[in-house]
Amino acid sequence: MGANSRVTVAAHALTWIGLYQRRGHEVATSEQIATSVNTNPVVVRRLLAQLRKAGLVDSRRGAGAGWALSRDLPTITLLDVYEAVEPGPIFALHPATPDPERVVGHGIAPVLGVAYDGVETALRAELARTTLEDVLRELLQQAP
Amino acid sequence: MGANSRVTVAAHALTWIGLYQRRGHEVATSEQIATSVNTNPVVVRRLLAQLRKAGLVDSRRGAGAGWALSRDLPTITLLDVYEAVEPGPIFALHPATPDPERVVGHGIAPVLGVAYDGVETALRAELARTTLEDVLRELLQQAP
DNA sequence: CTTAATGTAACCACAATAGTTACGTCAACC
DNA sequence: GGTTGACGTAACTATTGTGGTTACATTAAG
Repeated sequence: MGANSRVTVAAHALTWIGLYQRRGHEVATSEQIATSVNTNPVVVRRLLAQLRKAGLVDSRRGAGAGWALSRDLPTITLLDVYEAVEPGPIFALHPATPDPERVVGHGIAPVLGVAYDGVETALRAELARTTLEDVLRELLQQAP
Repeated sequence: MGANSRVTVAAHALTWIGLYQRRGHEVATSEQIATSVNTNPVVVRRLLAQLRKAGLVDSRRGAGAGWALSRDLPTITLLDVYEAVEPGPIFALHPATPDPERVVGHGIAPVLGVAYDGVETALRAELARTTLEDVLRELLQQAP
């Protein structure tokens, strides 16, 4: 599986923690989250560590440890998740710098870069439209 | 380099062919294009083969062979290139199907799928705004 | 028939992703 | 203060995608 399911898993984990806390629990363990996501606890911990760097979750150690949200679900958008978890841009420029002697080889990278920036901007704006509260609400409506 | 520079290389190749034809030549060889892109001719041929399937270029074989545009630069957008060259969606859902017994595990995939569809739509709309004629015009302005 | 280029297969190198095991570290709680 | 449960992380494997390279059959113009 070589696709980037990190946004999916991260959003899943955060939503799960949010619902779990809303039901009265203080923290959720990576074990519980991994069971819901159907993956390994270490994978969850690695991902949550990135989300912690972004200030979305906090972790406690020791006995009774686990993960808690740092921000409420309505204030977290898919863009926040995306930025926390996805490192690079979607489109890359050339693997090797093209021949600068030619007109096309010389000038095409900056021109495409501008277009790619526009795409990234549009993508971010669209991701920012959905909060994790939206996600939770819709999935609770869907399976009551 | 594990990034998807295929759109970049494909757009580069098409623009190069367009300019070359505009200067009076009938076809461009993968060798020439590869020199401008600074890569291997086989890489160019593999990519142009995909663009041919999408109806953007045609190839001739035999002596004096090479590649020619099937459509003019003003009618080719970055979206056409993207669709011809990029196979899957940007965001993937879960690697393994999540635990359907839990509320979150059961319903989150469709909910995120809707959001991802919106992102793809926005991305496509943005890519469609730039034609290869735009690209050529801007890069000719930039390095006259 | 020569020749120049496409059309592909096959292989290698490299990086990203996900999964897994293992173990050190921490802090609550009896 | 030791036990314990969970985090924090390193290390390794397997799989996949991407790009580069070599090699060679195929094609059609001249």
